[in-house]
Amino acid sequence: MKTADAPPVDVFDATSASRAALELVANKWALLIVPALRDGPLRNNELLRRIGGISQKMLTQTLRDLERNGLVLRTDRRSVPPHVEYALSDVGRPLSEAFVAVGCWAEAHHRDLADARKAFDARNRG
Amino acid sequence: MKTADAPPVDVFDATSASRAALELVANKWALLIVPALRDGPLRNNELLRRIGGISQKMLTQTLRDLERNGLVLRTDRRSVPPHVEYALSDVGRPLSEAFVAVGCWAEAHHRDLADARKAFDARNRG
DNA sequence: CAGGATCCAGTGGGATACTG
DNA sequence: CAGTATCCCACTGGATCCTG
Repeated sequence: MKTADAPPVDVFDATSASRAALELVANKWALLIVPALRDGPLRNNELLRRIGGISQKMLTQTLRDLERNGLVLRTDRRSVPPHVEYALSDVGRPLSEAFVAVGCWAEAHHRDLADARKAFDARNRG
Repeated sequence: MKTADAPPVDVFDATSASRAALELVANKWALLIVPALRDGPLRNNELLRRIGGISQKMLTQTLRDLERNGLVLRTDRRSVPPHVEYALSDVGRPLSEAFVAVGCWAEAHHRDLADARKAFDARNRG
């Protein structure tokens, strides 16, 4: 044992189901939507406002994909005006924990990245 | 406090540096390459073999991007035949931990996803 | 071995307009 | 409010060939 217990291996196989699962969530919108739902269900408009830069199209599209694969539960209150809530399922929740960690990493290191980029670009000019 | 201590918020701002950092790593190849390097440095060909389905082009391109932003360190042994090694930096390593967790989630739940998909597709036909 | 260069099909994703 | 539908372009990324 090195650091964690069970290292993933199957995801490295391009034809495996676990690789397909990984590719499903390996995009920036999923990486933002899933953590956004961690503190409780949110409505369409709430997600639109919380996640800066996302379009209605991509929100719906990603949400549908996540719902189809059972990561997100969609609840239609069937009222007027419409009221639809999106919540994490028991399958989606553990993923949100991992994604929150990614978000924290970004918050913690974005300055390091900027510095490295400047150094790299300077090196590759002189 | 709910589950973790510091929830990321800045990543939700489309213009923030942390969002840019997140978008840098929010793609499937980064999500595979970074964890692949967790057990020690690897060479170009070793990565090509380990990560099924990746092309030489995407490997080089993603590696360059990660190197430029300081997540990956490139070491050229300057020998004949060529010998180049890629390793995680101190900035990249914590990210690899989070990404390994994502991989583990995929390994653990890919069957759930397949089941949910079947149910969803059946529901949306009848 | 490690890669750069080029060509090109596929698609991710924005803008806009419409609906129940 | 919570979507759907259409147009359309920029970029992703594979295939192929070439180099030190």
